[in-house]
Order: sequence, then C-alpha cells, then structure tokens
Amino acid sequence: MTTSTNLKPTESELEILQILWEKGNCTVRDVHEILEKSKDSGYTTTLKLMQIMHEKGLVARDTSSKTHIYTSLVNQQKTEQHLVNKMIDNVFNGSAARLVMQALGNHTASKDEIDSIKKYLDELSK
Amino acid sequence: MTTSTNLKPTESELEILQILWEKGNCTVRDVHEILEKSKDSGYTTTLKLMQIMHEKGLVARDTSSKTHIYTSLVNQQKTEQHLVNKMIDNVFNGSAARLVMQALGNHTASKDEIDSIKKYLDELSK
DNA sequence: ATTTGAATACGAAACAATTCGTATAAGCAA
DNA sequence: TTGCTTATACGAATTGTTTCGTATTCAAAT
Repeated sequence: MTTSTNLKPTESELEILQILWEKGNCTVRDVHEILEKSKDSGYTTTLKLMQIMHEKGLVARDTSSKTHIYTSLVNQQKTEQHLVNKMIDNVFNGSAARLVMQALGNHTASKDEIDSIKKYLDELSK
Repeated sequence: MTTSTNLKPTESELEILQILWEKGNCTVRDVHEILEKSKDSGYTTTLKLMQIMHEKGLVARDTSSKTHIYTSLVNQQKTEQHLVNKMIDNVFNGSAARLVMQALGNHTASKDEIDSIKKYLDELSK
C-alpha cells in the first residue's frame, strides 16, 4: 500500500498549491492576497478551500497561534507528473511526442528554451 | 467577436469528442459501445451527454432519420492547443519547456519519438 | 394492425466544487 | 475592560457535471 497523497487536486486547489510550493509557509491571508490578483472570490472562500484541503490531507497546518500557517503536503514534481501523464493519455492517446509538439508549436518557446530542450533530449537519448 | 466554440469541454465531453474526432460520424450507440469499454455508465447517460453537447454547440447532429448522427463541431487541434496552454499556464507557470521536460522525463518516449522531436525542434529554431 | 425492440426526450437525483454569510473567538489598543 | 479588527468555523446556497429512470415515439417484423 502506498500512502497515496491526493494527486488529483481540483483547479482551485491547484492554484493554492502553486502558491504554497513557491512560498513555502503561508497564512490564508498570504494566499488570498495573491489569489485575488487573478480571481475575485472572497477571503472566506479561500479559507474554506484551505480548510478542505487540510481535511483531505493536501496541506499541513500549524495551529499553535491564532493565525494558522499552512504548508503543502503534496509533492510538486509528482503532482505535475501525474497531470501531464493524464493529459498524454486522455488527450494525446498516449503519445508524449504529440503533446510536446503541440506544446512547442503554438506556445512559441523562446530560442533559449528550445536549446535547453535539445540539450535535455541529447542527455535522454544517450 | 469570435464565434468562440466551447474550448473547455468537461472530462466526459472530451472522451466523447475523442471518439467523434477519430470516427467522424457516429450514433449514440456507436459512441456508447466504445465508451463502455473503459467506463460503466448506461446508454442513456451517453445519450444525455451528447444531447447536452448539442445544446452547447459542441456537436452537430443529423436528425433526418430516427437514429441521429453526431459529428464534432469543435476543432481537435484547437481544443488540444487550448488544453495544453492552460496546463502550461496553470501548472508550469508559463514555461512550455518545463512541461516538455516533465512530459519526456518520466513518460519515457521511445528513441524514435525523441528523434522526431529533435527534428521538429530543428525546424522550429530556423 | 399489433407487437416488440431500439431510439430519443426529459426530469430529477446524486455528487462535486465553489462561494459566501454569519457566528464566534482571540488578541490588541484605547 | 471594553470595543475594534482580524482570525477561524461551519452551514448552506449556488453552480456544474454525471447519472439514471421512465415516458414516448418510431420502424420493422410478424
């Protein structure tokens, strides 16, 4: 049996995880202030979401002082991997290559990005 | 104003679109028979979904005979593009390169796949 | 014509995700 | 200590998706 942390966060949960991954420790207010730049839901909504995430075991919280401190409990790399794999399967019929080309085709990576990908590929194919 | 066909199909809708994209014209039964290989919902569920998709303008249907014929109205390429872009933004902070590496890192593309990606990159960086 | 099998129509239940209002508690400052 | 500000708790409304039951219609075979 694996301890199977939840790998399928909802969209809102993912937004919050992003912030926690980047910032590390956050209060609800910290998270909400970042969130409200891009969406307009209220403070208690963010609070509720983070409480639910705590129930689900997605985040840890330190309740030793009045203002709780949250941290992510799920691994960023693993979560990303899971989401990408799901997309490869669901949308690109299992072909990673098709996803890659789709990603590069239109989203126009910079020359630097393309170079670093090439380097990466050289490593891979050794 | 763009005619903006819905680019954010739900998960179930996407499953159905996949089938329509591959097969072209399908009856509800055609779709359902494929669907039930991988999930176990009933016929009327598939029917209802396709009716809703029709309401939303995701699919066209020919009702000239008793058994209706459905076809996709949304562009496969565009839908894929949209989903990939969303993932790049939501999950990889706008870096297509990070998505690509994540996709190739673990999903282990074959040597052939990697070669074809390289070729593609060479084209791109010209 | 009648029966029967396969199709659509449609309402509504079941579920899940998001949102917010309101109650309550804690700390701080006057 | 009283009141103000800022937290959390939590129920419940809202919205969206999926699911299915049941009614009805149609066509083909008997």
